[in-house]
Amino acid sequence: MQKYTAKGLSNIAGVSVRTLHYYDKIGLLQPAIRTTAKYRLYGENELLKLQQILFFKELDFPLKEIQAILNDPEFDLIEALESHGKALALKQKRISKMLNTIEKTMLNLKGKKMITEDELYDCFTKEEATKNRKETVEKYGAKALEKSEAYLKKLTKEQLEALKSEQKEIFKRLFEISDRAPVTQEVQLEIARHYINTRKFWGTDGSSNPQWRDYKGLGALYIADKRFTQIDGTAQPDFAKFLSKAMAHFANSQLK
Amino acid sequence: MQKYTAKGLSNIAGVSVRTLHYYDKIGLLQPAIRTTAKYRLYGENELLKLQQILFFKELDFPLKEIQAILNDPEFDLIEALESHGKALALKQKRISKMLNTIEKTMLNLKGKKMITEDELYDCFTKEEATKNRKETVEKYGAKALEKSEAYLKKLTKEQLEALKSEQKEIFKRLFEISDRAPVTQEVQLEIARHYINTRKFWGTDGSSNPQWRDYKGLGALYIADKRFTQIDGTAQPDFAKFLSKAMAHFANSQLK
DNA sequence: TTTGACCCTTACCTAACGTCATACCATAAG
DNA sequence: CTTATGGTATGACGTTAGGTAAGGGTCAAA
Repeated sequence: MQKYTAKGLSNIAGVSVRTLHYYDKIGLLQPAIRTTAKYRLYGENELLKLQQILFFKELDFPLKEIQAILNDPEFDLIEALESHGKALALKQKRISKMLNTIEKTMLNLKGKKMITEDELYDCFTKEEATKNRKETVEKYGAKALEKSEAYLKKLTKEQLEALKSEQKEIFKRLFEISDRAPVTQEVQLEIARHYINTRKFWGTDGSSNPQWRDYKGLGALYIADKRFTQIDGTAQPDFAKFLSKAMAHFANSQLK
Repeated sequence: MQKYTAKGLSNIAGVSVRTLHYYDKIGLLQPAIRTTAKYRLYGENELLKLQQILFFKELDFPLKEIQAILNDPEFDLIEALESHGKALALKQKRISKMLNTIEKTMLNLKGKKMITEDELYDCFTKEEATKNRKETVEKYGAKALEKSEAYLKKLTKEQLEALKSEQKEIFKRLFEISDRAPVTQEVQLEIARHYINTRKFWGTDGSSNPQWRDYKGLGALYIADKRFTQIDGTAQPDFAKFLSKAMAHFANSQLK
């Protein structure tokens, strides 16, 4: 039977001797035998167990939980993995938020200010903007609008300009064909392009699935803020409505 | 001048009194004055400083670094934020990997095995499969194929079936119109649908941008593995080529 | 027998506080 | 004036997962 000394096992498994001492002390991994000189000797079983320990450690499980998992074979591993996964997902979300804040702060420091509420609606009078928002909220719900605005406010002015110019062409093509049928295939294709284009600016928040609800919300915002749907400098309220409708249609068609 | 007791400040800032004691001890935030009974009294300046501390703490900065930042106004904050952001991004990536492993493990435990290399090509003889792979690699490069295969192997058999059946319709529609023009608008629309549909199964790895190269690689895989482009049970090699071409065209058209 | 590599235990150190334990202070009610 | 209540202070220990010595024993080869 193969026997490993502390150093031997530590070399194979890539952990420090101190770690083995520690695992021994807390009862997570005890050596197969102790020599008369109190040397620790590990066998194949211990190597195997150590590797399992390291697997869970990779997943950031605390040692106590690993102990529970390995000691009790009736332990509900699936549930443990599931809840641990949820915790990790939350952590990821938190980090996303932090990254967002860091970026915002850096841009602030660099003098590239974020878009403010006022600037978002600066092409309207206060009353017009308020009216627009109210209408939008009534039709599409408060959450959709909020999400869209939050999304836009995360952008810098430069990013906003880039977004607008990138989508200007798409909008123009859409505008030209917007009077034909309610939603032709041509329109659908352009909307698909628009969706994909928009996604590039969507913040990643851990969930990778397309957020169709948000996309519909963006359409609502187009109605509320006609600045985005200006064609060659003049507002096109009907086009905004058309666009929003087409976006909603597209989103719905993608929801199976 | 406003003065706050320890509890008062802790209430306003939402931290524990113990935290204030600790910050005092490590010299991060000392009270403005101490009464004869050694009570800590904080002023407005301290409240302000505490709020700055909490801002950086939110971003997971260690207290020592916060101390350095706040003590030395010449501290290169931008760089600090940048490097901290990078560290956070790395953390996020690690978590993504962990989540992936967890998911894989859970599926394994549930008995839904991953797809093996063999199963991926099980509708061909070994020689055919090898020939297909070779051809594909020659035409599209090894990386594209590897990535696509890795992507498919991450799926369970059930997920693969779901993917196939979800896309069957799209494929059928595409097949019907595949003989018309090289790439009509109709085709483009279906490809856009296909792309969006595929994205749902793409693993999230932190980078949220569409991976057009991978998408082209998937097209290459369709040529290599004709199982995916069977229409009503019979292989359609020409269709696979058409589809791959259309996908590449679509991807290229999206790359600005 | 010496040397060098390995082994042991004990104990202090890390970050950012939470949680007692013990004793002191302040204010209002009885 | 005393007491009840509640705020305050310091000090010490616990937490995670080991790192880093310190001081001393063991083993194999030269």
